[in-house]
Amino acid sequence: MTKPEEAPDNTSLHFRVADILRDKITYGELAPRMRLTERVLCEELNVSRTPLREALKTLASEGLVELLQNRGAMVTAMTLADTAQTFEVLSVLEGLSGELACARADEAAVAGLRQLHEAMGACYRAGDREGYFELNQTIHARLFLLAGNPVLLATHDKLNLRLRRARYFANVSQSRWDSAMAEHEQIMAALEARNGKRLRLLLEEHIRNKCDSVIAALLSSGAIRAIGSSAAPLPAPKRREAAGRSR
Amino acid sequence: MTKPEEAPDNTSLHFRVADILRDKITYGELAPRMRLTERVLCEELNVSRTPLREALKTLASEGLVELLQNRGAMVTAMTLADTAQTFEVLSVLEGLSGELACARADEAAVAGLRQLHEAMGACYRAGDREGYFELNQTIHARLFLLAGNPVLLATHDKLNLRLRRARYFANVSQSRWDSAMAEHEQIMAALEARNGKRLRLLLEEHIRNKCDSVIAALLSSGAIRAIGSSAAPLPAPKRREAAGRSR
DNA sequence: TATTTCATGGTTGTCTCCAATATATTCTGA
DNA sequence: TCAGAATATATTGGAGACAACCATGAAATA
Repeated sequence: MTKPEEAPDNTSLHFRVADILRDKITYGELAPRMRLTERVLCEELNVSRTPLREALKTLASEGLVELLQNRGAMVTAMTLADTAQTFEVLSVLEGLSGELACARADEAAVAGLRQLHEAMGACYRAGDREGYFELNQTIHARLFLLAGNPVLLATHDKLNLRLRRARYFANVSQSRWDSAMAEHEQIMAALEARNGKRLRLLLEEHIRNKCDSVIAALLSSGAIRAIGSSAAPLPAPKRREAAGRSR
Repeated sequence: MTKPEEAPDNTSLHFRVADILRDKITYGELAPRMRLTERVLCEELNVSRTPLREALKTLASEGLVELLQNRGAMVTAMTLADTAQTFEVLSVLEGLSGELACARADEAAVAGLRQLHEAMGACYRAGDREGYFELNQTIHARLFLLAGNPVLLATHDKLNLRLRRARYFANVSQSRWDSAMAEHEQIMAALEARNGKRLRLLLEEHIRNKCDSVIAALLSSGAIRAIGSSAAPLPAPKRREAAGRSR
């Protein structure tokens, strides 16, 4: 009865399946290190094996699942090391986006960002975490758009996807929120001053700080293993009584 | 029944098929904008549709082919804009690899790089383009390894894959070769001095210069369309709306 | 000439086989 | 009792047939 999200887009099925699985992984419905068996997913999503397998291949090349030889797929483990390393790469991408945006954005675009920034400041002062988070995402995404480099955008999006999981589990502290807001003030100022080099450094530092805070939050919440050790046992195979399998 | 490449690796077939197609795209056997029909490829590679389709999905998410709605796959066009944008991203990744390697590589590794560098210098003085190219690749790859960030390495490799095509078609000028060698001298010096910031800047500049020379070579050889214009049979499909936020 | 209709080839999705492999279970011998 | 071998079972990998759908271009019509 559960069609794949009831989305009769003209997009192909394997694409929609990949989308659904991406979300399930991001929001923890498919937990890290969980084994994905084709038959179960097929029944759950109500699709046949072919598009499902194609979707899994896509997700594998995106780094969201790992393909095991003759053992199917497993949701990629979210290790501390991996998170930190992804942030490390992300920081230079973010820096580049700032520098390029500085050089390429027109005045109207900068003014638009200022507006978003002010709105975000209002959320901050009102203690509206939800709204702040949303606008924060929008601002960073807008910078990547203004950078005018689709390759940069795509690269960032793909890496960011893997961090969405971590960000979803992490709840940043109040003190980090304070300093993040302050950093955004400086970021806006650098952009308006068209100081590309400075904006780049600010953004890199901003992401590094965000990395630290996310990792701290993950560690304290216990949502992540401190070290990427694979001491995690695979989920015990659920006892399945094959009804009436005559032989 | 002949296997595709008589390579009975323990890797799955879709993986090997993706590898083969990657190479064919890199070396122009499958030209940019060429339509890929499943039936033809199946016969050519002597595989069935299942692994082929899975491989195509993988290549699509790597940006080497584009999937068209109900019209199969097409080798991604190699436009000037795309090449320049990819180099733009690559330069900051390369810079990051240098900075990290500076901080994390031990003395033995640096000495090893010095050896490679000297060997490359010998090739340069001997006019051995082939050997130079090979060692140059090795040195840059080694830097990424020493950076100790697998995410960075994977991201770089994926982007670099798309440029291998351009590099293959481009033949750099002698003057560019001269300055590239000089830049490598500085790069080695900065690494040995453990000057991470400087190494980062040098590498970024190095890649920017390489970009300019590759593009110049491509333009003069006529192997690439000057502008990403689609005077080609198919309509340009990738156009992201600027302001509209959704997703 | 412009528009509509229609035939065709290719892709997409589903299904059914079968082989190869990994995992679980039972059996055997010390 | 327990380790290791042998067997059984489940799952993935791959091949191929089939139907449905879509894009495209040619033919027919106004």
